[in-house]
Amino acid sequence: MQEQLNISGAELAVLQVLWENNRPMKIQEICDRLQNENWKYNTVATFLLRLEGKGAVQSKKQNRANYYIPLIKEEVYQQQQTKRLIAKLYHGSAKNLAVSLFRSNDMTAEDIAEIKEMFHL
Amino acid sequence: MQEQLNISGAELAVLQVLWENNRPMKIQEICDRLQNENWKYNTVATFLLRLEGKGAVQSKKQNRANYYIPLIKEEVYQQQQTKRLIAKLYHGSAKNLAVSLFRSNDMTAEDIAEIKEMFHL
DNA sequence: ATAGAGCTACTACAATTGTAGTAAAAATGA
DNA sequence: TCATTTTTACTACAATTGTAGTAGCTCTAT
Repeated sequence: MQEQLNISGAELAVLQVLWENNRPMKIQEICDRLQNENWKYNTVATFLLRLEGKGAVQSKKQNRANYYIPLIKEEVYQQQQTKRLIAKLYHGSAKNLAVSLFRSNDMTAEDIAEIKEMFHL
Repeated sequence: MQEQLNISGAELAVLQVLWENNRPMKIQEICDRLQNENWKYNTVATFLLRLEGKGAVQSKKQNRANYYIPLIKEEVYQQQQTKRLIAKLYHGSAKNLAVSLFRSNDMTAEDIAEIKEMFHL
């Protein structure tokens, strides 16, 4: 288990582009995938530098450009953050979160059926 | 539905004391419940001021002391933050989070049995 | 009345985060 | 070769967050 990384909201958005595309990407490419955020090139570059400083991504220089890849896997980070949420907001009880999820009506009947089948409930 | 509050980690710890005790509390009392955090009186006072600025708590002066009460309910905040986690890390799918929870082995067989019964699964 | 205790109000300061600007090197096109 | 474009490296700056310190007011006990 990797040690807990502290990734900020903006940094996470950048990291997610890397996760989604699953290949080394240069800053300009990442920028293009982040049009909704409307960040300047240098803004994205800063986030990548910070992510690298935190050990969340790695860069390799190809010709003149830096290509970035994630060093942490999406699933691992999901689990880490979910655990953190449970610890901080659900008194450490994963069950509490599960109950809250089922109560929240954010899942359709099909979602639930699917889960039942997946886990033989 | 209340608008999204942005509460920091330390502020949340303070807010939780108010949730747990369920009555107006003065700073010193809150401090006493936060011994594990080992914060100075004034540190806690600052967090309460900030929480009040954000509209998360309200203070009433009784004699010379301020008594604080939460303005947001724990359940509401839990749901808000859970939704935020789902949006940011689970591609907006509550089901994905649920699946991840069942996979994580953070729930015992009894937990799961209990959930099945609660929701007639 | 006065000295300490309790409590608030205000101020402080470094680290992190959001958001870039500028300088400089390297490639490219005319 | 010389201006333009790409791309990086470095710097900047305000807002938020963690973590208090100080000054000053009001009780209370002498």
